[in-house]
Amino acid sequence: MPEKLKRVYVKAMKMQDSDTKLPRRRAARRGNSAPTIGDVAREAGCSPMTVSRVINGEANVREQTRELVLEAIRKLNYAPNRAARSLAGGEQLRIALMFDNPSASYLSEFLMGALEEASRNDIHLEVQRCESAEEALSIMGKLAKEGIDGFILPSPLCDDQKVLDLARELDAVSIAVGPGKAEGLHGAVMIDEFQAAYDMTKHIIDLGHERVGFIIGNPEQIASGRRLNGFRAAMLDAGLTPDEELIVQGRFTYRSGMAGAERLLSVHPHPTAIFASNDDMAAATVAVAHRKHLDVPNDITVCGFDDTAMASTIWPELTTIRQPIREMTAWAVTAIARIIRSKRTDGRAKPQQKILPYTLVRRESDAAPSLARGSANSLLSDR
Amino acid sequence: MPEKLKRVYVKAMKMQDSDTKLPRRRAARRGNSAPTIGDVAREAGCSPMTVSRVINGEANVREQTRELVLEAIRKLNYAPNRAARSLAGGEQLRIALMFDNPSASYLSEFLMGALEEASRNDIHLEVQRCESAEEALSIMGKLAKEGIDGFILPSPLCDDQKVLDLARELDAVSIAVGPGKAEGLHGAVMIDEFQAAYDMTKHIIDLGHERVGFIIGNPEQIASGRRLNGFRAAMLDAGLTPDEELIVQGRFTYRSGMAGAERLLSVHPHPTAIFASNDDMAAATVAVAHRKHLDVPNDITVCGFDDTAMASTIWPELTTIRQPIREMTAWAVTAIARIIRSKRTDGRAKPQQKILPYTLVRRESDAAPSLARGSANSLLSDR
DNA sequence: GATCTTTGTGTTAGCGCTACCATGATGGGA
DNA sequence: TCCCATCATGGTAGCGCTAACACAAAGATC
Repeated sequence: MPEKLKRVYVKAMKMQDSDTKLPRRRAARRGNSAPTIGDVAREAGCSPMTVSRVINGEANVREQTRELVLEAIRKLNYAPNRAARSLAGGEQLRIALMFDNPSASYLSEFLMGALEEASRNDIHLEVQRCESAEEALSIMGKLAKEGIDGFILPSPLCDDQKVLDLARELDAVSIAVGPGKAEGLHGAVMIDEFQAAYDMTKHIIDLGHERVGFIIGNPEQIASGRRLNGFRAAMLDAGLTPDEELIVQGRFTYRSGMAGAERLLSVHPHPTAIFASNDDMAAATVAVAHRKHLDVPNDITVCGFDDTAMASTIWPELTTIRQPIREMTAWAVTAIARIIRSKRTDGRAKPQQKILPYTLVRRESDAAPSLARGSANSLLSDR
Repeated sequence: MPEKLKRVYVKAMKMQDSDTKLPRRRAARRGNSAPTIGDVAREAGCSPMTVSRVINGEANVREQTRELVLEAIRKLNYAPNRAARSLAGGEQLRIALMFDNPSASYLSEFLMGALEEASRNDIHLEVQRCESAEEALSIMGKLAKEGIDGFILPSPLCDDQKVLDLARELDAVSIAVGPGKAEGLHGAVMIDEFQAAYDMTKHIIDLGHERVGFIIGNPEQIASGRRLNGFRAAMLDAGLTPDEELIVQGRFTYRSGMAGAERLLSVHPHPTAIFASNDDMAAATVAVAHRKHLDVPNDITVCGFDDTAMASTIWPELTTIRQPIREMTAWAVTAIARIIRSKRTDGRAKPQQKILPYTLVRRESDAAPSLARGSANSLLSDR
């Protein structure tokens, strides 16, 4: 007897309605606008709950009712309110963006990517600056206790074993941005550091350089080794044997770059090109070269890596490798969201990994070697 | 008999309700964490309403209470739930963050301040990079047409007359970050540039320097003039007459800093200290000094302004003036929100202005002048 | 036929926050 | 002294939606 039922129901609804129960709809609070789920329910002659079920594609709704609701939705041009939805659903992911990166321009790109993506997906991002790996550990612990859903760990944090261990233990989802031993994590985004260094080296070789110096990055960061390997491979592929005297250790800092450049430039004959593993060290190399009255790029080519602000601030501006940092972070955010959701649904989710393309940015610090190659320092004045 | 049933049911519910009142918080719905406004209220010993008022920067909250609440917020690391906010509050503000600043480290601080504050207040921030004032104009026009609520204009945009004129015309709320002719705008945040330059100059003088060089910033930016005036005033107050030969024009770029330093260091005898109007130019000065085999700080003191990343990247690290950029932008964001709200309430809102405190950060690029003062270049090797 | 299940739907109670009004203190001004 | 502004704060009632349960009706099981 669906007939009768229906009638009774409708009547009840009406009574309730006229009972004033909900006499006014949408008071002063919200001037106007946007039909609500209640409007649809009224239109379709059912309860808001049923409408909700239809919207969310749940089972257990009679086909006929569903049609009615869909019809009403179409008629009112209804669209669910996102805010209300996530409020009621209790969703809202919270993910923490940890960073411990000295390079500020890296940071700004990093932030832009993450924040944009987060706001698009209604994810709450907590930006946490930490001075050291130890501080990172304690912050992560605290956040985990507060129930954070995920961590984004840019290099060099994702190079630190203790940080990785902790990330693995916590039941938040962690994604590394930059190369790292991401095995235990839920994923990582990075560029192909090896290939990028290979390309840069090849670029230098193609310019005509044969004696190419290399300043290695901080040995504790995975990227350092990969960049070095890329350099070596490119040299070998070009039939050049890397001169071990021309490969010096650095630590990614300006200071270490100075020391490295100092060593490289006191070799006789000095290299005609120096590829530093990051821009800070490249900038330091330029400074040292200038101090020795070597013109960059005419007397010596200097290339960096990362395309930080420094690369385009100093003079001459550095030829370097640009990482799509913004896209990388954006990917990390969506990946976390995706993993968390699928974790909630079917328990586990397999790790994700992504390699994004880099760009070789050519500026003013590279040139073909001068003809008087390998000879003593030029005595030309600056500029 | 739905009637009867209903009644019974309701009664049952009521009993249950009064039984438990509100001892438990956060039922199964939201298993996890994230402090709510209620938690903050409990922590601060006041009502949620008061917390809400503090968060929204409303008036009529006693200073003491406000402190208490802020303290609680900090302690719990609370951040308002955006969904709830826009649900309850209705609208969502959209404000644009325009920037055209060559210095990227400025940018990252800038972004952090703005984004953090924006997400705290559920304001949608649109970050707009523009290459020139012209581009800024067209972007602003477009955004205004789309109905943006406000603009944040950092220096040097807020130095450009055309940009200011446009900002004044549009009915969005515009706030300048940094010194500028903010008259027509709705407000501005800045530091006391004059006093900061004065303090730095005094610091240099107190070190024992008498021949102090100065590199002026971009003449189109208001800050340049104020810094220069601060320098002049401090010199005069110390009984030193600024030597016009030791005051050279720069443009805030590294390149212009090199040229300026070059000129200053070719004066005989060269100044024993150089105060550059920003860090990029100071870094360039260090580079030039090194090229001339002058040790910094033993042969020459070099000071900068702004405390950008560069200041602490290069070697020696620069003594400089730190602006609380992050706080400045954060203030700008809340100010815009406040102004818009009060504009909606009582029609108009008077412009707001804020001067924030700066810090003189002493690092390694300053020292007392060497005894062999003013004489020829030292021939000591580097470092 | 009495008891479980299943199915389709309705009811209630919030999610976290803010608009709006109520209230209790203050502080003049009459 | 009383009254009425003016704070500073609290209480209440939703914003639009959904989780969790309630419960009729119809079938399935013993």
